[in-house]
Amino acid sequence: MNQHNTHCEHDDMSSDKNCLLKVPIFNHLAYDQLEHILPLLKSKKFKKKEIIYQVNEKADTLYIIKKGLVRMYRLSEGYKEQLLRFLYPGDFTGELNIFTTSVHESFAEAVEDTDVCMIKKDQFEAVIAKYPAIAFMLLKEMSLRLEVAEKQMTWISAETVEMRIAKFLVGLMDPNKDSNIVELTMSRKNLASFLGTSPETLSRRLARLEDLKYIKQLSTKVIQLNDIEKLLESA
Amino acid sequence: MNQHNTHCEHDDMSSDKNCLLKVPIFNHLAYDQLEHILPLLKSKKFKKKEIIYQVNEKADTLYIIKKGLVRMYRLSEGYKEQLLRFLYPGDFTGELNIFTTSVHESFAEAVEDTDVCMIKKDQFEAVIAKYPAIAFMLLKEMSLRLEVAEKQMTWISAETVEMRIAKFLVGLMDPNKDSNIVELTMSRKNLASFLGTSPETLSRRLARLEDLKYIKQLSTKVIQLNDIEKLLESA
DNA sequence: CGACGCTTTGACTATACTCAACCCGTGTGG
DNA sequence: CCACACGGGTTGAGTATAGTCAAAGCGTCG
Repeated sequence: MNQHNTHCEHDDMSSDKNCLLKVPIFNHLAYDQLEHILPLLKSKKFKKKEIIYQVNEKADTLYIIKKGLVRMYRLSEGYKEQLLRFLYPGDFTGELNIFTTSVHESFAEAVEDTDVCMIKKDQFEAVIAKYPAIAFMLLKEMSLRLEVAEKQMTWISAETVEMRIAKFLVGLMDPNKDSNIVELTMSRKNLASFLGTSPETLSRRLARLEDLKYIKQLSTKVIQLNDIEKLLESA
Repeated sequence: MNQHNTHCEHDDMSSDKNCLLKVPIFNHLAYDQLEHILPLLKSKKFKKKEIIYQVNEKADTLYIIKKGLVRMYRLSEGYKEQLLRFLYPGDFTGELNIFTTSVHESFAEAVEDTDVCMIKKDQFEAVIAKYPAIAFMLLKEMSLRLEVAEKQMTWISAETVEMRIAKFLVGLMDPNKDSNIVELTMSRKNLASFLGTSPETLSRRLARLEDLKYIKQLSTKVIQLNDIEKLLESA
C-alpha cells in the first residue's frame, strides 16, 4: 500500500471521490457506489509534527491518508519508541481499535503536513455491511500487517542487529529493477527503532558491513549492496 | 508432508454443527445458516506433535480448531523458535495467507491430539460474501492479534527480560478473581520463546524476582504475585 | 528404580546499550 | 559572505544484560 503518488489538493467532494478511488480499500467500488460513502467522510488537515491520535485516546474513527506521511509508533516504559510503520496516501489506520478495544495503544503522528479523511466506526460498519468486498481488502491488509509484525518480532528476538540490517536492506531491493542500490526512506533514529536497536549500534554495524565490503554507503540515505549472499549469511 | 496419520473424520454433521456454534466467528449465525456452511467443511485429526502446516506450504485453507491445542511459531535463521501464539478450540488459523500470500510463513503444530475443521479459501470467501458478519468477527480477531503482536514486539525490543516477565505475569491475573496466584500454561522453553529470551535467563530472572520477594514460585507452573506495584516498576 | 526430559545453576562471553564527545551539512542571522 | 548554531549522524569508552555451553537437580513415567 505504498502509492505515494496519490494526492488530493482540495477538500471538495469530487476531489475526495477521486482520492477514494485511489485508496486500495475502496478502489474496487463503482464510481456511483462511492456516492454513498462520500457524505460520511470528514476531512481534516494536520500540520507537520502534529499528533493525529495517541495512546488512551478513544478510538472510534477510521483514518484514510489523503496526502502526506504518518508515522505510527508505540512507547515502552522508559519512553523508548518502537516504530510500527509509516502510512502513505491511500493507507488507513485506526482500524485495530475500531474493531476491538475502544482506546488507542499507539501513536499516529504527521511527519509532514498531512490530510486525512475520517469516518466513524458505526458508519463504517454500515458501509462494510453494504459492500462486503471492502471487508476483504481490510482483511488482506490486516493479514499483511500481522505477518510483517510477526516477522519483525522474530527478527528482533532471534537475529543479531547485523542480520536484521542485512535482511532489511535486501528486502528494500526492487525485484523488478536489477539495481543493487537501495534508498532508505527514514532517518537513522527511525530505522534503529524499527529494527529494535539504537542509532549508535545501527551506525556501527553499517560501518562494519562496509568494512567487509558487503555494502557501500553512497550517502546516509543511499546504500549499494555489493554482496547479497554474504550479507545474508553474515552472523 | 503431514498427510500421514490424518484422516477425514466421518463423524456426523450435527456434531460439527454444535461445534461451529461455539466458534466465535460463526456463533452469531442462525442455526439454519450453518446448514450452508457445514457441507463445505472437512474434518481432520492430528496426533500430538504432528505438524498441521509449515513454512512454504501452500496456504489455501482456513483451519478451525475443534478440539486440542495448537502451537504456532516462526523459525529464524539458526532455527531459533519464536512462539507466536497458542490456538484453543474455537480459534482459527491459516487466515493470513488465505487473504494475502500463498505460502505459510509460520508453523502450526498440534501440541496434543487435535481435531480441526477445514475450509478452502475460495469457498470461505463465498461464505463471507453471504454472511458479512463473519468478516467482522475475523477483522476483530485479526486486529486483536495485530495489537498483541505489536505490543509483544515493543516489549521485546524495548524492555528488559525482567520487565517482560513481570508484565506477562501481571497480565495473567484474572481481573474477576482477586487472587494473586497465576498459572502458567506453557513450559519454560515456550514461555522463554514467547518473551524473546532463553529458558536459562527466564529461570534466572524468575529466581531474582523471588529473591526480591515480589513473587513466589509455588511450583514451576504456579506463581504467586506478592507485590504487583514493585513488579511493574522493577527495571 | 532408572532413564529421560524439563528446569535450574554455574561460568564465561559477547552483543549491544548508555552517555558523551565529536563531526558534518544546512540554514540563519549578523 | 562568513560565522555559528542546530540536528542528525558517527565514533569512543565502559558497562551490563542476556546468550551459550555445560553440568547438575528434579520429577515423572514406564
